[in-house]
Amino acid sequence: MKSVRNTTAKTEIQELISNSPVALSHTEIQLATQGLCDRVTIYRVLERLTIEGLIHKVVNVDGVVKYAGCHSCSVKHNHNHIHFSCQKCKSVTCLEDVEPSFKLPKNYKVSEANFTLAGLCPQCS
Amino acid sequence: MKSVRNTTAKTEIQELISNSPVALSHTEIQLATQGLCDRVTIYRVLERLTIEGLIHKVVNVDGVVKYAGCHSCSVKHNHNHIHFSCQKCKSVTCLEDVEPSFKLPKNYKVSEANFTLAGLCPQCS
DNA sequence: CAATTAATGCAACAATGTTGCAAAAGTAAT
DNA sequence: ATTACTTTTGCAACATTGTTGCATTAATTG
Repeated sequence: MKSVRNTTAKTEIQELISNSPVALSHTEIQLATQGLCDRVTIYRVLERLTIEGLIHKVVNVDGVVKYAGCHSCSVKHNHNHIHFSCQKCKSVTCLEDVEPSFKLPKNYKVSEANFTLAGLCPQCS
Repeated sequence: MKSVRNTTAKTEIQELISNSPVALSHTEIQLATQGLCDRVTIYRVLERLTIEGLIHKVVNVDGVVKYAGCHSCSVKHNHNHIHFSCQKCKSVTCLEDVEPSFKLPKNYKVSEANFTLAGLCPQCS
């Protein structure tokens, strides 16, 4: 049977993301871990953590892929909250408590929602 | 004074985007125009068209940057409608008539909203 | 501690986006 | 139509981001 192994790289990267108030990109993680592991390993760890449901992927307004920790996901795996993408410092924050609403259209089957607001975060405004 | 010039590349790319029911990526535009102009020119044309407000940039759930025509923007430049990103055919459609609502949080200054729903579009479901 | 196999590192590649500069092409005035 | 001016283009070269194959390393299980 296939099993999951807890490696240094995986543990460190998960903690880094979980402790961060903002979502982190691959590049940011690479800089923050400084030689902890190979660039490719980071990609693979991020992929695994996402599959395991420990982190989730967010895309900022510029199209940069970032990763954020799953906080309330143990209860209910729901990422349909709003993400705030700062145009100045490029930070991405999860606004967990803000739930958007919309009236569903015609015959589209929605399985995932990505709501991103762009502007200035509290630190930059 | 700096002025704007209408070139073949610009005109063709704008028409391609405007006539498309879905948002197009740089790669898709390149394939559709087949040797109309250089790859770099497409990037630059897209940049100019965006600045001029003739098209707008959308990012799909995978982080792929796409461009869509601005239809009702002559009246009121507003891109705060929902974009639908199909997980199967990767198409991105603007659902112009669907306006999302959300209760604004604390001290964030919002200047742009990007709402993307992912799932299956009518053609794929 | 030995066996198994998941995870890593490395190298090489692919895709996407950016920049500088000389050549080409629009535009307006003559 | 020709000229002068400046935008736009093509090319080459580079930067960044993400992917894949394969041999090696290391985490877990018994």
